[in-house]
Amino acid sequence: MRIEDEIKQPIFRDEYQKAYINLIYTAGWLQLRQAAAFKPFGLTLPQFNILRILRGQHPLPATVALLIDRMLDKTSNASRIVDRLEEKKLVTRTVCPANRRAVDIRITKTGLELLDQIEATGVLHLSNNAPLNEAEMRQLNDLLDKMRTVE
Amino acid sequence: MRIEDEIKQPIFRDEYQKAYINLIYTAGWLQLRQAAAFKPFGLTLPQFNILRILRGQHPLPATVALLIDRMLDKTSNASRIVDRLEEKKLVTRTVCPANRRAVDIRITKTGLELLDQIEATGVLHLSNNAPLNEAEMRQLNDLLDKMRTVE
DNA sequence: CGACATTAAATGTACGTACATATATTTGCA
DNA sequence: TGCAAATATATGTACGTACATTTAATGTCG
Repeated sequence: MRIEDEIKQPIFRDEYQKAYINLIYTAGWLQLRQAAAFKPFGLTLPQFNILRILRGQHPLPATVALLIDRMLDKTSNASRIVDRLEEKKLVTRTVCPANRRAVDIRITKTGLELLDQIEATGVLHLSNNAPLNEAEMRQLNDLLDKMRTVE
Repeated sequence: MRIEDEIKQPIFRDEYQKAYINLIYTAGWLQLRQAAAFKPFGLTLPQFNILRILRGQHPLPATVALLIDRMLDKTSNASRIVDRLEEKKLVTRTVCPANRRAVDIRITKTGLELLDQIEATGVLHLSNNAPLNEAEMRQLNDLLDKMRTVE
């Protein structure tokens, strides 16, 4: 469905405004679908992403600073997302012995198993029924990268 | 800057995953820029958008249902966003006489002036220094529309 | 060594989002 | 008419985001 019909606004000021709205709308649409997929497992999208970063480090620990560095959203509050993962016993937090200001965060066995379980459902393989082909996706990536080249 | 460098992840599983992350990242990037532009005026992005919808209706009122219908994010809580606009005297709320379940929301003179003031700064004319040309923006719109054609 | 800046994380606050539930009014229909 | 269903909005709760401030540990340099 075209963006005009999705948001019931037949006329845009210009193609830029339309692209802008289309981009925000499509990103929200994708995130809503992803969030719905994780909900049965009791995870939010940022919680899932942090778990994956931790698995990438495993068996080494990560610090909060490392998580922020790897996250898409730099301003999100990694501390509090880790709080929730800790409550669910999916990660552990221990003071880093080498630098007692820092905190070593590690994914637990339960956390690893949860990731396996989620991935076993094939939820993440959206690309299997992706409506864009390779060339189109490459084109989209180029356009998006270019869109951020301002100032 | 390419998305690989923005988020310090050199390798993606496939072009789809890359496009997905690029899309989310770019949308967030755009929204952060927009939000920063409204902050000096004490408005958030959804507050600004609702004010614009109300101006579009003016001098007729809008109901909460109409606002939700026109908003990008259907699940956001228009009631509470209107609360904040009302506190700032930018809108008024009166019970709709024709249907006492509904609420007539109207932009005030102060609200209209604030919109004028914001638009006078040229903040919204991003298209003037947009890095994509007409054809590229049309292409982007087509790709985004197509991306949402699943199921 | 000791004061001061820097760094790492946590906490506070305002707001928005997602979704469930509540309250009030109106509609439809037996 | 009267009562259940539908409609319009508001409220509650959990979570995330954006940004400022706090707390604790470490570095640095006179």
